[in-house]
Amino acid sequence: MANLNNVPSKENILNMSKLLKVFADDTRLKILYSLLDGEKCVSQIQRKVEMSQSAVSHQLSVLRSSNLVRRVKRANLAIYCLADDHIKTILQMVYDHILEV
Amino acid sequence: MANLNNVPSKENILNMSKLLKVFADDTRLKILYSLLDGEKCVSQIQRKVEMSQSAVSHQLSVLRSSNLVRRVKRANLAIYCLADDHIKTILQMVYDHILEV
DNA sequence: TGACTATATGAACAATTATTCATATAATAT
DNA sequence: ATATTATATGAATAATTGTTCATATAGTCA
Repeated sequence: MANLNNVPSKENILNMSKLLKVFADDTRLKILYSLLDGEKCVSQIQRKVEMSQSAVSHQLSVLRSSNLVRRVKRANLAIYCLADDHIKTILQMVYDHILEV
Repeated sequence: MANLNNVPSKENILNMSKLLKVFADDTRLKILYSLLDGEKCVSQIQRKVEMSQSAVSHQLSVLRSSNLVRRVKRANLAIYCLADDHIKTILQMVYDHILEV
């Protein structure tokens, strides 16, 4: 774990805010939560989060550019999953925080 | 720690995204970091983050409405500090994450 | 009281962004 | 080959938001 006494460089602050901006959207949060119990194809996600196919696809591409989800293509399906366990932990932390306030 | 298997309600998802939106700005991150080593008045923060007085004040009010910072008035100064230790931890987690990617 | 310092805030503007609509791509099945 | 299903994506629109500018509030000090 990095030492907090070293304030991040301006560049790292920017990278942090970019990553946080990706998390900071309720439709993307819903998508991330829909993947917590395992990988899903786009139409499965779409049904879970109740959004249009296009909106889901756009947001998946945002999540993918930030390495928060990974995509694998099988047949004519695109299967998405969470990129790593870090993401669960971050969701957990934020959830805990809002429950406390 | 809440159980992640319980997907948050729509309302909680919204609250999470609201909180994340507050974190998701580099000037607010700078302000939060400037408070890591202790409370400061507005003009001290202003010098640390190199922004206009008005911008700092506006953003402090955003941070305060989200309970991320607390304000105390002394003489004609407004002294701000981080609201709790949770915030340090969240900054830490996000920092670690971007260093890893 | 009046001048000064510190902070807050409303309005306007610019920039960013999420969604929709229309359409493109690509794999599958008949 | 054609139709069908699944996914992706560009353009446009609407909404949100960060900063600046101007000004207000409020405490301090002479």
